[in-house]
Amino acid sequence: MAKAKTRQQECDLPPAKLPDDASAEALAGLAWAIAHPARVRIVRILINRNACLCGEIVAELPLAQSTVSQHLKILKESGLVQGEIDGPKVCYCINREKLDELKQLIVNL
Amino acid sequence: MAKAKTRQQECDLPPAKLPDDASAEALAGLAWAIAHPARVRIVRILINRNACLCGEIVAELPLAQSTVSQHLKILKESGLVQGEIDGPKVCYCINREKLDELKQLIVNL
DNA sequence: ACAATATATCGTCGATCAACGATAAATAGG
DNA sequence: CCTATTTATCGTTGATCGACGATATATTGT
Repeated sequence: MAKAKTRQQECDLPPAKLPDDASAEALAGLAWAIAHPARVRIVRILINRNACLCGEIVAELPLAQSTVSQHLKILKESGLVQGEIDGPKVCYCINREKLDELKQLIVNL
Repeated sequence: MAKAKTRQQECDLPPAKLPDDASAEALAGLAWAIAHPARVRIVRILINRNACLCGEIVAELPLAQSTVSQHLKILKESGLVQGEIDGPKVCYCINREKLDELKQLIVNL
């Protein structure tokens, strides 16, 4: 929720608000989303399968279901992953646009 | 650690050590290095100037010198940045190979 | 040797992460 | 309605982050 704004205080000294700032925050946010091996693996699973239930991801990782759910929440907050409710299940998939945005930000570093 | 052994535990014969594992850790580590706006900005400064003293970086960021030094340490540990001692100063520069490695890992996601 | 400069390190503090088990919430099916 | 299934959330615990000021370290120049 309050992830994007707690990155830095930003209270003082706004003399020069470079365009870098927003871009740096965007890249840092997306990088942070995949800054954990479990989340990298989740992203890869979703890329390869195009869609996946939470339970399938849990089955592929050596983590508790609640932990995986936490990682999925983080990935959703970053925008890299979308979850579509389908009955009692949730179908997760990659947000290709966000993924491309991440790739662009990295390549243009 | 404790993977639930439901009805299909037969599937753990030779999946063995997926290349994903090491790769996921590598990507997560590099992503984490730039998972902070200040570090993204430092990396960008070093890319643009090709080399830079710590003091110059401090001058461009709204952070204390000790904090910048900490971020530089993290970037050095990731391998993305190298520091060359030059008298009482330290000349920082980007490690292009590591940067390319990061780009490859992202693009090949 | 001494002073000045440039970085690194230390110690601290509040905030956040990562992991888990337990439990709640939502829905499909009998 | 009740139950089973699937996922999310809560509460806790230990570890780490991010920030700072103060201090230590290293080197240059006088």
